[in-house]
Amino acid sequence: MDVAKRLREAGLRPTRQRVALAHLLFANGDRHITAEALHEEAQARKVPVSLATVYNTLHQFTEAGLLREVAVEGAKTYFDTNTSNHYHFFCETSGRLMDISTGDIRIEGLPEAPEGMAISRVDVLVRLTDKRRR
Amino acid sequence: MDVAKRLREAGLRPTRQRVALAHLLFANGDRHITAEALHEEAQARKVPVSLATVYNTLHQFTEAGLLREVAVEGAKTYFDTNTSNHYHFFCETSGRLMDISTGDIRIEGLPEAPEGMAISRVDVLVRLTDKRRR
DNA sequence: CTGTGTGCAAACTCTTTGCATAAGT
DNA sequence: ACTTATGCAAAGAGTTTGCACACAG
Repeated sequence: MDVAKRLREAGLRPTRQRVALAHLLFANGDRHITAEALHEEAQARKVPVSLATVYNTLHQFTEAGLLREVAVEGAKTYFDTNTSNHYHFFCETSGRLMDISTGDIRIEGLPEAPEGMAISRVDVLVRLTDKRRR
Repeated sequence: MDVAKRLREAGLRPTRQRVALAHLLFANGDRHITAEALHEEAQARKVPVSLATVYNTLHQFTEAGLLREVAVEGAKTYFDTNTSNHYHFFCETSGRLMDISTGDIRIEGLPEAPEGMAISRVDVLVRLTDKRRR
């Protein structure tokens, strides 16, 4: 599906910047990226976008359901182009995030949400460290 | 066990501030707290500690194995006084973090760590939202 | 045209750091 | 005394915001 159409369907006007960013994000399969990294990538490809716009765009995409935010500690926010229900590996050495296909993993015995609350999502983060590092 | 002794055993000199903070942290069962919240609490109890010292202390305690950091999205870092292996509820409405006892929950089919990597920890965060809020 | 999006720079939040002073042993 | 910790204020990182200009429909 073409990007402009996809944006329009999400209720977002397909501006140059949004189209360009959507391209970078969705062209090559699933990605996990920070705002800063995406901004640099855009610059490298000679797409003029300001960092502020990258942030705005990422949040708009997230609200529109095109992206998903992944919580890892540390200041940075990661955005995941795979919005389906799945979990992650996080390499603490490199800061890289990788998908774990949901098929493999299963959580048993999840407790009820407390009174008046509903479970909105379950995040699983498997932290990895490089073996040779202490 | 008294706090001063516990700190000494962790290799930390039991200074006024560290003892006072340790007291606030460990006196009333398991807690999940941010640096800022702990700082405010200390002020409220007339314990003079600077925010910088609170941060330093929390990190020193974490390195010493007395605390554990919990990754939730957003800028804030939460510290958990329960260092055993367990998971969390996170209420997105209030920002409150609660323990889930590990006994209840079980993860099946966890994939192998990629080549050269070792799993250091598995974090599970069950996100909750208030039912009446959308 | 008309309204929405963008860019810039400044503001903000949370966290860390450098260095002189104070406290622990 | 000698060493380590603390406090302050300033710096840093990541993110957000306000407002004038630009662009899509």
